[in-house]
Amino acid sequence: MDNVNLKKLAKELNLAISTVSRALRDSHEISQETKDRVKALAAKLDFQPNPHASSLRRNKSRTIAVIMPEIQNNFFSQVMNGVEDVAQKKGYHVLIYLTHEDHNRESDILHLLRNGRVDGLMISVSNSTSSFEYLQGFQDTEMPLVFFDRVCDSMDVPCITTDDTEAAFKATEHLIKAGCKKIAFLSMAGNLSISTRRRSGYIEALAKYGLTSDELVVECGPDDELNRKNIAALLQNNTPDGIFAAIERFAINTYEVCNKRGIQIPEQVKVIGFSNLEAVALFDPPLSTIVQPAYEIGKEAAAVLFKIIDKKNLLDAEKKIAIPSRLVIRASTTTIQAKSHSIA
Amino acid sequence: MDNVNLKKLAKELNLAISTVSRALRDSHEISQETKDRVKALAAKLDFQPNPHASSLRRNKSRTIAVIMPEIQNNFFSQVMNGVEDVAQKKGYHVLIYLTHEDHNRESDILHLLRNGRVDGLMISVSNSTSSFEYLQGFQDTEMPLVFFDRVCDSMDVPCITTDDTEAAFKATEHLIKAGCKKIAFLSMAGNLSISTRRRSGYIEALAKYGLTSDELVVECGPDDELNRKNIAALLQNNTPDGIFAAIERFAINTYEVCNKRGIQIPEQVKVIGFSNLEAVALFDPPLSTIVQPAYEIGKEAAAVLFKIIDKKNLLDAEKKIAIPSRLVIRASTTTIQAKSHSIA
DNA sequence: AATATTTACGCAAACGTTTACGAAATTCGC
DNA sequence: GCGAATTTCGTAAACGTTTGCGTAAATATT
Repeated sequence: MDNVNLKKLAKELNLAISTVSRALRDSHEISQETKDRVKALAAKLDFQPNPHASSLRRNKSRTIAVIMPEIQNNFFSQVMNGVEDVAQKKGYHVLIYLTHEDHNRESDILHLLRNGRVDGLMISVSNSTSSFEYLQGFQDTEMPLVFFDRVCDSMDVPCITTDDTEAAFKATEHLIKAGCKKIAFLSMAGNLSISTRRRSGYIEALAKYGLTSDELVVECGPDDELNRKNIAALLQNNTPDGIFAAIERFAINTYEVCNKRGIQIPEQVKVIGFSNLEAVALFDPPLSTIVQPAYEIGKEAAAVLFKIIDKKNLLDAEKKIAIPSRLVIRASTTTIQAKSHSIA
Repeated sequence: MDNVNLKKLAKELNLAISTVSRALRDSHEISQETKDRVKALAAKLDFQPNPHASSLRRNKSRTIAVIMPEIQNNFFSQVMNGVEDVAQKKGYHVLIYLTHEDHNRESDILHLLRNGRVDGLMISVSNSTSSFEYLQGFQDTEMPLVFFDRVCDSMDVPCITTDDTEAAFKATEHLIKAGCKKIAFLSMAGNLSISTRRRSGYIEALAKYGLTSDELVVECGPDDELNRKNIAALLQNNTPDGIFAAIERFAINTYEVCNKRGIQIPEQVKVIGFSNLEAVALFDPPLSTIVQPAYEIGKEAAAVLFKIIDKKNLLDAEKKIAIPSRLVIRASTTTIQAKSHSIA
């Protein structure tokens, strides 16, 4: 059975194609009677306008793209959840692209999206991205663009992030107040703003409490095995009494190493990390975390993107939005280990 | 700056639009010299063909859709990962739609996709889906379609699943061999095939070991609070010594209740559940799981979908693929609790 | 050398929609 | 009841691509 289109409706109703089109879009130029006839038949035949024809003619795709390093991670999947919610309510479709932290893939994807496939896109850049030139080049195309979480500060593009510096400061301060004297920071490799900001918060906190000489930064990456090796070396050589993981994965790696080596958390080393995994409340011991407002970031990023797409004016305050993270204290950073676990 | 299109290239090169189009597609009707000229200019101006015009003309969108209940869950995000990998390699784009277990949303989405926006789609149906009539209606459109994980057996559509019955049998058998006499099964509400199959495995195992009279099924759903209430009542009233959770979420809920009530796992009750969360190895105690081959399911589903799209013949064996799950035993089901945790 | 074949390109019609413009038919102002 | 405004609809040209067909020129065939 062939697809039903405007031509078929028009012939059946003895009307011109344009009349049918207008009737379906509730144009004032069409009488109510005709509208009713058209809509009745359209409903009966379950007519859906061809999106490509429409997009071609109107130069609008009603589609946005989300480009992120991975999806197998609660932070990014929550972001996606927020984006999808907003988009679906607005009648937009969402394309998803995963870079797996590969800037070549990122560049290829951006190239693919240059010619009208999407009305706009949001991106969280890969940590292997050193040069932003292809992003710059992309910006010249006037394509609506929003950064989230992992942003590129040097570009004049709206950014939706969390208050990384403050959150990192608070997390470090929490460790200090819990009695830690030698705090290590597990940083993400690369020089993304998110990394430098979190490190800044760590260093500022050390400075405030006169611990500057105990600065201890270890770079980690996407390779679990390598991370565990580095963390093991860290624990062996520097015997820190506190570890602050910039990324959920690194906190997990720390737990794995401690379990294997029989190092007691929190007695020997306290651990805190950025994480959006609710189940950390069930860890042994429950992991203290900085929880990012991932869903809200997704919603906000989508909202801002749609404002740009709809050519609404963006207030300056809307161009750089930082939604605060939440510090959730659990047994991994408290001296007296609670026996009953809190529910996330 | 306007978008560059075939017309602009043609004018610049003093060629016809059709020649440019053919040159870019490496048609044999075009001389090598002309091809080189065209491609050089196209590269220089960074020409990307307008996808809507192309899709309209060729009646091909190079896009597939993935419809799933949620993304904030390691199983589904791993599936998505697999799908995206395959699609990206094939030069296809991936639209994502989340139903949040709402069959109305599911039905709406299917309606939206009727008219050419995608070349095919894969779906894991929501558990609120009781009638499959809109799925049936969809099938009549000849749209390439693949089910994954949560399938609809009554329809003649390729299904990529895991061996739910066998896996559930093995999990239950494992509990029995670990000494459990009274095993409760936390089932997902609704009557999806996945639910009935997992329950069958549970019941078959009970039967094999003569425990049929101890059958104990509790229905759970997406509401954590309600689940915890039901699980608490189960523990209070029936004092099972083993719990088998059909869904990751229910296992988590079980841990939460046990923690709050001070019920010891595995001493008082052993717990096992379907789960794709690697971090369960860090739980207190580490959770035994049935791990589904989520990434492979995504890859396989995409591969089958593309075969249908490309009108390749599907072997019968490819129409119902069940990739085996993996049973991972940890301390939550072993009598002697290991002090060092295994790494996932 | 005349015909047949191949090579290399242009013309123009699609694909299904939207929309500027024009033209009947109706209503209104007076 | 005549011109003007309004309502209601049709004609046709876009949007950018693909592709069947035609046609010159070049080459091959006899």
